[in-house]
Amino acid sequence: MDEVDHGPMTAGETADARSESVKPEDVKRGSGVSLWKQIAETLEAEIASGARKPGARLPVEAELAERFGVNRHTVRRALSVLGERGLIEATAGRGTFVKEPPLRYPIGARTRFSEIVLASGREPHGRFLGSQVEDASVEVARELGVAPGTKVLRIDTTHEADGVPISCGSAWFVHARCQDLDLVYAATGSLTRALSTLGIIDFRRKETRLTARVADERERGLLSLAMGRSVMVVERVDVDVAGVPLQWGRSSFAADRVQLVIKP
Amino acid sequence: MDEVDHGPMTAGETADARSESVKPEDVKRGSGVSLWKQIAETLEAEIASGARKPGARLPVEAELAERFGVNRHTVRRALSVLGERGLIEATAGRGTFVKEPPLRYPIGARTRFSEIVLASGREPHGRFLGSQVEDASVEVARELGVAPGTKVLRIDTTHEADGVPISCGSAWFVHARCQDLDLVYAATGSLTRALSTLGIIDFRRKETRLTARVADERERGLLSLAMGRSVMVVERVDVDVAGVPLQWGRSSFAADRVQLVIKP
DNA sequence: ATACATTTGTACGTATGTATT
DNA sequence: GAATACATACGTACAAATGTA
Repeated sequence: MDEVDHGPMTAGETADARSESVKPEDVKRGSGVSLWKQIAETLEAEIASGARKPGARLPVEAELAERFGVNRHTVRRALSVLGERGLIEATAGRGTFVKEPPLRYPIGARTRFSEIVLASGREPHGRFLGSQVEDASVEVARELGVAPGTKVLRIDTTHEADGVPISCGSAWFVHARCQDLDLVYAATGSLTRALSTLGIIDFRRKETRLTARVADERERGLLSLAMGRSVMVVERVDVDVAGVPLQWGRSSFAADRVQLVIKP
Repeated sequence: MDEVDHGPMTAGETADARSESVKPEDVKRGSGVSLWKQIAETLEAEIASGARKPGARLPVEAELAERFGVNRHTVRRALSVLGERGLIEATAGRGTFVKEPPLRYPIGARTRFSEIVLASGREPHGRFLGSQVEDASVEVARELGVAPGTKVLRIDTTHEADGVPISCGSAWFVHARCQDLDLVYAATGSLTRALSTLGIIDFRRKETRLTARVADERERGLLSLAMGRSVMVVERVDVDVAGVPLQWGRSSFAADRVQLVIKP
């Protein structure tokens, strides 16, 4: 795929039709590297070098298109990947801005967060971020064993240990069964206690699933992670004594601050 | 195949009458939800429901565009997000395919790679990379419960399922106890069988520790991972029936091909 | 080995919606 | 309300990769 070849490639236009008042900067057409990629890399380099500081506004798309001598869509494609990587943020009507990096990068001494989290699911004190009643997506419905579209309650939380953010995530409950669970949780910070107020005093972990990936923008913010760090994504299903799914949740753990320990 | 002619076709609003010769399925224009999102969710639901099985080829973009009554670009945008989420994979000239779900890899007291892979209906394969007798480092010594400097045998391996690399790693054994274990392993490709030739027919997992990070260069090579992908690093201690440490190992799993599963 | 059809990928062009200033 | 700027959507053309006759 990296074999460079010739190929004029002029899609739909003669190259010299461009006005002389603007120099088509940087990008090399037919170089084997797509224009949007070259543009993305150029802009990223400008941000990384400090030439564009956090908070600074980028030139508008039309202007960038002119600068690189490409169509606005080509610029948008480049901006899109930078946006996904959390380097910039665009708002309709305002503009596109270089994002501030997360403020703190707490030390990454690998705490053995351990059995507590995985084995029992009884997580230590958490911080309530918010909650919402929503229609169950296909995924949530499958995990909770209900029909898609069923009303479910989502609770978003983070967890810290000694002030260091450890994890963030969401848990879903069948709303009909867990009316106002979020209020109690917000007050107590303990899921176990919140559930007990609903008369659910016993439930057990049915399954825990683990995978990992690079932290996305939201996770970087909540967990104060630098770009390119990894999170472990933990999915869990809790069932009541009858074996009926009670909650399904997905949390992201800052991989370089935690070591999950599993004992059979 | 003749083209449907619906006049000037003003983009955006005017959810007016379209030609009846093609039924514009599902998507609701001007509903506040963008078309590409509706299409992405529809396709995702079809995959999740099993209507489109792993390995199956999706209709070509033009066909999907016709089905939903949108432009090919709108379909591409939808496919793009599904691709980023790892649900599908597109190759120029071939088509777009539903990806295999990650291999479920149970972590328990007696899980053996070959059994796990076989249970999922795939063909397991352990590859012997090499072995070496070395002096136990502080870490290895601690984990194996011996004095630092003790002779230990290191075996490097990779594992694949149906030819897809799953993990790579090293395992350490007390050399005095595991003379020529590497030779048998290299011949059989099975650790379980290799140990049985030494009279060790039963052992169990004492502990598993988990963390994650971005794959390094060696891992990228062994696991065919692109830059920036994550690995889950699994450290494990196996003990014999007497509870004496038998092996300590550290393996890196391709995070997007494996889902580690823990059941209580 | 070559030519061709198929299918995804890149790029440009145009129009309009929608949020912000 | 008007101007600005990003967001969505349609349309067209060709390049590049793949598979096949």
